[in-house]
Amino acid sequence: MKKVDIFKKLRSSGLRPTKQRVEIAKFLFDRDTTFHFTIDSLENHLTKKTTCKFALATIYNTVHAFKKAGHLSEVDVRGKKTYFDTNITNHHHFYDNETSELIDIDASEVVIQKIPKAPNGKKIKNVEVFINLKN
Amino acid sequence: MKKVDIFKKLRSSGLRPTKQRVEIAKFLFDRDTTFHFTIDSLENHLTKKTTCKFALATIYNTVHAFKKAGHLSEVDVRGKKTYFDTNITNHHHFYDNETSELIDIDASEVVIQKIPKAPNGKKIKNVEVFINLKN
DNA sequence: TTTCAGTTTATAATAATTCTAAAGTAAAAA
DNA sequence: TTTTTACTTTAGAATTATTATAAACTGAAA
Repeated sequence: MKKVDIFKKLRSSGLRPTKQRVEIAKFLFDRDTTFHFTIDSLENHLTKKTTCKFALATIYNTVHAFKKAGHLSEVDVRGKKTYFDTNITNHHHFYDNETSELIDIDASEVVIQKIPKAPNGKKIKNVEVFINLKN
Repeated sequence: MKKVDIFKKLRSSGLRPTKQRVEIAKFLFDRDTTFHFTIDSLENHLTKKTTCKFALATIYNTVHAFKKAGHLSEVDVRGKKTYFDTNITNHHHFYDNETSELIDIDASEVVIQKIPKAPNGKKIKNVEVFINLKN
């Protein structure tokens, strides 16, 4: 992924490329593998590894703008914090309870043979498989 | 389910049968079908439909004791509130985003044909299938 | 450059949950 | 029984994650 993509992500999210936003976008999208994070872990990284200041609200706003634009997805994890994922394709997750870590599972690695049909007038939007891990 | 079971649930959770706890246990376990709730929805019911007073902390404490004893399970749902389920068997869920409602899916209704193996030294604890619904 | 819409920031507000310490109550001991 | 002891409830404070606010700031267009 090249740096120029970062500005594309920002623009397509309706965000001007400010110092803060560029740092956030760089950290989230300028990488090869997908990445899972919470606002908290993201803030930790940003304050430690960059020179500029970040208000929490800026991080929340930027992450939500990326999510709204479809550049990030949200993962359901038990607990208080919200997890985000740079992998926006349809996929599944391992969750390691010991380390609170999420690991992506490619959609092709899970095959579901039988599934109930949606109740009454509803339709199935998507199916998420969540595999809890233990030691 | 008979009333006597309620006291067994309380005892096996290490809880003395106080007024409040009996009301909570009665509401949660004295029913035929499984039941999904949040602390909030449970409190609403209790204050409306019973005569005794409930401190929020009591509801939290009691529900957590039941969960710890294995009489309730917790369901991962996106959002701030924690959902609990009186169905403690291994099963899955529909989630209706419009109504924020959970619907149980019996384990037998979902058949998974292929699943990745757990990473490194980890083992699979359980597999949860979560089906998001739309209109 | 000036202007202006969009940004960042610190702080306050909100919401769910947990903690605390005092007052109350169930059950064991006498 | 009564007394005692250990467990409970309660109101309110504390905590944690998140969202809202309003003033100061800044990037980009005129």
